[in-house]
Amino acid sequence: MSERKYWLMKSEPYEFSIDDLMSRENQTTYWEGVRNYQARNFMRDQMKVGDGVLFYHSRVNPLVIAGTMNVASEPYPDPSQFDPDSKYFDEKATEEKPRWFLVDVQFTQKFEPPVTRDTLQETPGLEDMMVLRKGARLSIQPVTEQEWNIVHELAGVDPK
DNA sequence: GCCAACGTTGGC
DNA sequence: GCCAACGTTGGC
Repeated sequence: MSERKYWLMKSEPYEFSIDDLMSRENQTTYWEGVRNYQARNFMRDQMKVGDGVLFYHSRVNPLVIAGTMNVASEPYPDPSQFDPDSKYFDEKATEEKPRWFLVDVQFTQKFEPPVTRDTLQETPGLEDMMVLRKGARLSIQPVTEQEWNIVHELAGVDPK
């Protein structure tokens, strides 16, 4: 019985938002397009089914945590790396030696209203949150259980 | 839309 | 294997 871990995953909502996730079949999607090794390694090596994920909307105003998801699959190769028509195509990746991995994620809850970055920044206990650090570009980040709980308090809902 | 910070690439 | 050049990210 392994301990549940917590994560934050970023998406530009005009590309893929929490509403898009909610409208998918089973409210589940594959988190395609990660092309950063550190972020890939988190998905490939550390994520477990059932882990909690904060859904962060980046490059938009206001910047928010829009809600939460659960890791819903084991890691597997990102199909888009093999697809020449995909913007995520990687000519150096092969089916035998895939370079990029992903997991499925399933919608858990939407924060109404969402928790803004401004709120996160002024909340005690979140000082070390990676997403708040200047220049933090990593699109998948670990979150502590304490941070997970505080964010849910700010959202006014119970953690699930 | 700008641009600083960051990650990756590739010549040497 | 260093590091300059380049491309990308993401807050503002």
